[in-house]
Amino acid sequence: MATLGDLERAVMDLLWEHPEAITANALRDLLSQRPSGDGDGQESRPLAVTTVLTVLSRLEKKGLVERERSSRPHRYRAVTSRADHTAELMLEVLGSAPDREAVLARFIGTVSEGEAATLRKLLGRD
Amino acid sequence: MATLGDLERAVMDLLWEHPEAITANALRDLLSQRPSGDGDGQESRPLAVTTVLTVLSRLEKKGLVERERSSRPHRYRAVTSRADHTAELMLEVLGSAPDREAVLARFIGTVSEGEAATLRKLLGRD
DNA sequence: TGAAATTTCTACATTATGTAGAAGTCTAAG
DNA sequence: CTTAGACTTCTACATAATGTAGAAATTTCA
Repeated sequence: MATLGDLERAVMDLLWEHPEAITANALRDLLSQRPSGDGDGQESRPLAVTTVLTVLSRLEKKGLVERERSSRPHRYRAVTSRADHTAELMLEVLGSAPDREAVLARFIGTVSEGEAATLRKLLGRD
Repeated sequence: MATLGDLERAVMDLLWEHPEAITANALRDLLSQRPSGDGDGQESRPLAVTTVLTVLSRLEKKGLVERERSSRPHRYRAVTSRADHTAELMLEVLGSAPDREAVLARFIGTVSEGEAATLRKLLGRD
């Protein structure tokens, strides 16, 4: 239930950047600006608004997006912050492992020194 | 590139449990035993060996499985340990976040006290 | 040398996602 | 109140991933 498609991802990224709920049209405009990921300079296609709406509906069904049906052009916002979402995903991945500690060991071995420091601080010394 | 299907997952779980490389037939037998996840007591269908072979080929293409072509009934083994694989997945998820530290904070807030202790040990006190 | 075992090819069903036109609904101007 | 234009919902199709396995090709061993 975790993975998002490219477009879904792009939409979520925009919603995460936006504190305010925004309309599908606004999203479409923002999407048409940002480079489509791959290095190709292709300025690419402006998506149809219905496309954005479809994606938003799917994200809503997945519980990642919430919409204000009150205001007329509906406005959408992310339900959780990106950090929360990412952390949840990580936990989901970790959760299915019977050997959590071993996983954490490998994991820790890879984070940068600065992040390690952050982690130490977060864990406290108790 | 991360997510595995249910059957692929089941096969990987078996390979991870097995230190030795094993044959597709052996895998099929092991698969037919274990309960198919959902609570339904349905003893279910023994998979065709070709099905297992297909899945193994796909996993090989994904770089998760390696096969010994030398021995006649080919034998398969997982390329990495489950812990390594899981840790990689976690890093993959984390990597795409521009706000890694925030994610780590959320993440740390969720692990058990025992695990937190393990993490402290792993991080050292430097 | 063949029959049995094994592997590779090919194929089909289902689901997720990208994409958007068609059709229905609502709002605001007149 | 009426209706054109904006907005939303339905419906639909293409592509890719995955589950599933028969058919065909290949290998082995009796």
